[in-house]
Amino acid sequence: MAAHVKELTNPDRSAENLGDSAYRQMKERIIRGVYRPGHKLTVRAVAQELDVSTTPARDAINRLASEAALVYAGPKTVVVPVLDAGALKEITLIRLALEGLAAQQAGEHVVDDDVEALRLLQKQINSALDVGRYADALWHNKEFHFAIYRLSKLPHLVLMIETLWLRIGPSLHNLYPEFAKERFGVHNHEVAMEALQERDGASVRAAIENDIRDGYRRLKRACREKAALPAS
Amino acid sequence: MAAHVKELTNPDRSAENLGDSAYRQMKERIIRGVYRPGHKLTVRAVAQELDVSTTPARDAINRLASEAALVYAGPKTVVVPVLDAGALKEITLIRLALEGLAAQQAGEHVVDDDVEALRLLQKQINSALDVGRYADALWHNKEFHFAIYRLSKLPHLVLMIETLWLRIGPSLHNLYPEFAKERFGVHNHEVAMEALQERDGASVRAAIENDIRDGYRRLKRACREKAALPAS
DNA sequence: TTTACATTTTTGTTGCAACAAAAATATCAA
DNA sequence: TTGATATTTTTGTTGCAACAAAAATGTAAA
Repeated sequence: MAAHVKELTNPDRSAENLGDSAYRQMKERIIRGVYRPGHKLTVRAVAQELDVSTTPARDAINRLASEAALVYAGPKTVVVPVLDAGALKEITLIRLALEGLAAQQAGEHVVDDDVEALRLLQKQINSALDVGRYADALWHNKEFHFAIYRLSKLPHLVLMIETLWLRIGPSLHNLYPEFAKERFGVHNHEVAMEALQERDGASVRAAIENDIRDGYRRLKRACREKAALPAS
Repeated sequence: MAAHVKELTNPDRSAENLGDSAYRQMKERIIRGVYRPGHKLTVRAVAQELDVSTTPARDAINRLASEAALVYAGPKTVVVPVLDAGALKEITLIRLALEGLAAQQAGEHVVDDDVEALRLLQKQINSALDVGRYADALWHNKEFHFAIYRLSKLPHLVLMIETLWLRIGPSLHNLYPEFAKERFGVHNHEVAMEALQERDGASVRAAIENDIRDGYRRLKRACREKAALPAS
């Protein structure tokens, strides 16, 4: 139950209860794209999958639902969200506001070592794209973004951004690899790193906002081409 | 358990489970300032207070904690948050980003009737201030702000803003009535309404941002004068 | 084949008791 | 009085069974 406060400081997984553990594992699965949009989740199924009783499983599902990482399709049915055009647009607007803020603040706190770490992450993205491991590319892309956002030194902001990524994660994976093949964001990432090097918060924000907008456009196009069909 | 999805549409309270009900009641109490910053909440105490068993009480507390409306003071102790200067500053930054966005979008969807409704709300704020009912003034102030934010037609955004108000609510009430006596925000509210009348989103945003910044300055000053002492 | 209805199964909810761990309290030495 | 230590009490967690409600399935009529 103390997972939230722990996320604000250090991921101390030693004294974690089963509900926290279930929540973390389900979150990981959702972000990794294990469940497709529309997938139905039941308390007993999750309990069996994670080998815990119904109580922690219910805790995890409730918490994910309250964060809108899962949504209600009926009074007794929670599913992985299927984003429609309106919801995608709204989340993008919020992402621009929050991730733009985090990017700008990152420019105020960044040191050279941070930029070096980011260059390493970008290399991992590029390598993954080279060999066609798109799921890995997506994962490293997430790490790159959050490495920047954490530089803002605004932990509450980072957590709020995480919930947004949790909402779009499944739809993102559902559109892969068509979406990733275009080498998304490589240019924007380079610009962001240069701006960070120069401690230019406004330019970091602009680069991240561009990245988000590019992703939004590609996602919308991919949605039109391959209408996101709910998994049975 | 379906409270979240219901909040996105209509407050249909007919088919609501005990966990939702407990969550809603506790939220109301926190916003209304029933509990002071530092107040400790236990599962059994909440259960008794709301006349339900421990399960729904635990649900409500867990959910509020995951939204940071309650925080952990120890592995087994959740308390109403005591905001320090750093947290207040961070939340204000996030509020500026999100409420600024909502205010701007409100300018795109507002109709004349909406402005009329806002004028009524402002009159209620003024009346409450006139007769010294500061808690009521605070409540109507909240209604005024959210009436604007709802005009954005971005329900997810409105919910995220609500969680932010939930975090600062207790500290706000703790500093009353010193804080309210200054007739906060009256001017900013007038400007916001004029801008809405003219469908000028950018100016609505500016007015709301000013209101938030003014509130932040007053809150910080009030904090210095009367150091927020945790209730025993 | 489709639609409407009845039946069966699945599912979330709720309360509770036992347990372990943490917090509060009492005790005592310095 | 203060500080550390031992004791007692409080507290969150976990699993589970019973229940009601919803979802899935089956059935039959058009």
